[in-house]
Amino acid sequence: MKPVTSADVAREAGVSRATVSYLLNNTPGQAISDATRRRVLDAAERLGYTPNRNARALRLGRSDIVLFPLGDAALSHVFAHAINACSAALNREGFTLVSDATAYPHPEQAAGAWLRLGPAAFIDLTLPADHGAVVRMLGAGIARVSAAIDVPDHLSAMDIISVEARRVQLTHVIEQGAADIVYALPPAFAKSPKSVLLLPALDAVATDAGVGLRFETVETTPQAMRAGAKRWAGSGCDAVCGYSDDLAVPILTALASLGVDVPAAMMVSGVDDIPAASAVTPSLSTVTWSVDELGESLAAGVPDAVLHPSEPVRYAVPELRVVVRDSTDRRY
Amino acid sequence: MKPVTSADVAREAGVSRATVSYLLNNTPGQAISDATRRRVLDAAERLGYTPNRNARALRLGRSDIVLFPLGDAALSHVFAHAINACSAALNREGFTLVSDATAYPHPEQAAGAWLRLGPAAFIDLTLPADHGAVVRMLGAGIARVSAAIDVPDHLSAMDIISVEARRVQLTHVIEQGAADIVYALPPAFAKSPKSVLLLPALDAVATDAGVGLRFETVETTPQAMRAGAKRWAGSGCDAVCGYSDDLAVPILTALASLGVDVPAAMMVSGVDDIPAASAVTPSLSTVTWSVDELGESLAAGVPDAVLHPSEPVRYAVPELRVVVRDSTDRRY
DNA sequence: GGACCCTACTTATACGAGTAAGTACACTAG
DNA sequence: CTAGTGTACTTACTCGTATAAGTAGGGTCC
Repeated sequence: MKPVTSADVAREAGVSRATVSYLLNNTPGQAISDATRRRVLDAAERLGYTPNRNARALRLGRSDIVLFPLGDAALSHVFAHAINACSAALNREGFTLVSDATAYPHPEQAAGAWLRLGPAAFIDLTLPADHGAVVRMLGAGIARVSAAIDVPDHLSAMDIISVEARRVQLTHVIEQGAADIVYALPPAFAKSPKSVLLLPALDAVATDAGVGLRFETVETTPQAMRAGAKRWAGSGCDAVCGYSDDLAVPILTALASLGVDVPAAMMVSGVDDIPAASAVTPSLSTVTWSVDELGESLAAGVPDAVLHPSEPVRYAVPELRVVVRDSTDRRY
Repeated sequence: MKPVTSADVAREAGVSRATVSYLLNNTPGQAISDATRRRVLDAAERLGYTPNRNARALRLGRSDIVLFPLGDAALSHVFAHAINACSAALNREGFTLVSDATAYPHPEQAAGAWLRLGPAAFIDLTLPADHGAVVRMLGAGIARVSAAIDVPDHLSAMDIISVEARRVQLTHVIEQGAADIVYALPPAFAKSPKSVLLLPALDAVATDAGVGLRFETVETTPQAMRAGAKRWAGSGCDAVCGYSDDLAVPILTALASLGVDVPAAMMVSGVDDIPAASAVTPSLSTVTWSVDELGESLAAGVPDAVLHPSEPVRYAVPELRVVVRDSTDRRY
């Protein structure tokens, strides 16, 4: 059962291979009669012809692969779904998404691996603009699809969005009446370069609103969570924001075990909207974005970018949304 | 900056293209002098030659793409990480992992999409053996890498593992002394074909052990969780197993809000080991498998499978592991 | 009635690799 | 001295596609 080639279709339809190719690709400037068109399309259909992607890529000098470097965003719950949505959307356009979560020790290694893959385009969301691989890929004519937001050189769009999500989160609890807030961070965060961006940004929000804010790093064990919760409850603070739902849900349970009333005595919020967030008692307020919208949005720019690799193509980043649930709802 | 081809290397080294190709591919039965070998390798290195994957794939009739159909397993937390591990492992071997989480309405559509992709191999974990796409891919000479476990025709290996995980989960709470157990299922599960496999399997475990077991479907809202928890606590049951951690964590919080002592009065366990599981109060016992091991294991079989597509290649499924935490530990 | 253009194609080449088959030379066996 | 056997290559073709350049026939224009 050899695969069907365009030559087979041409023979079946009684035309040359060129005609088949022109027809199926809708090449502009080619005149093809209706009768021939029908014969060819018919033959293609009957034989079940699908173009060989490798031959096509070889000829065109570019593949139909779209690269999505994930960086450490791969760990996030929203992200996994967005990738799936993006992949499906790209499939519909005839592209193939290859996402790469490999942690390359050196940018040069990433560049090597990605150039070898030879994608038609790459999605720039988790890469700093001055990443060596970005420069080399652009140099190799690989189209970039990047977020429609301004990003400082040494940061990625994801970094910016990530900070923005926490700003939205903090703003929400302040609007709900919090006046003395603890922001809980996971241990891994302390070493992350993002911290230099996040902490001042949140401080600014708190200062503008005239509320108290302090940061605390919490180990992800029940003991550490309970110790933290006890401290916070005793210190008169009235809201705790978790860096993510993975932190906020444990905090919620620690507070419950101490008999602290959430949200009356202490509000809690997270970021990511993990599945458990909507079902825990009390349900957890969080910040998220539409994963489908994100996936579609990422995919939407790709066809244009591939056709005109030199022109920058940007995708809209879906708006961050507060999901208000019981844990920050004082009417609860 | 045109990409470097093997012709460039040949010219630089002063030999023919064929020599370069034979040399770089270690083609058996070809004699090449040490002097030439060094000249060619040197030239390749100096020019930074990397073979064009599309040309190679066209010539060989197979790509270096490995397809991983995800099915609904994509939703699982362990899985997302395993994919990343597998992708990294395959990269090291020169393969490219393409995972597809698209929900195809019809098997024929999946088959079409996957054949068009033309992978060298596919990883069979979430596909039922009688899936139309499997048959067509095998027919097209695409190598299958499948789990080293026996699987009935209309089920996937993942289905079996999924049931096994719950069996391990149930066995664990029985060993911990549970005598009257509720098994909580998410609403989506009721419609799933897996239910016909899971329920009898768990019933058998309970009957063998002489303990009581009943199944309950729980909506993923705090209200439903609390209503369920109240019912269970009132009915004298002493353990509740959640179909997954996403269900078990909310159950834990619902029990806490009712003042039910976990694990003393009621044990709780889940499956998946989501990040929050280890940090909630009390920490949640769960069942998981080593994601790195799984990823490596999946990847390990691929090179062999690609070289000998007709011989079946099987990968070892890592053992399921109970992560014993406070929520089932009576000494707690 | 030739120049010119339009339609509807076909012919021929290129993309970059892998590989069967051929060649040229050196060495050995008989 | 010739046939045979390695060694160390090269030549020539192939994979399936896209597309520039060519062609054949009919119609229009002056």
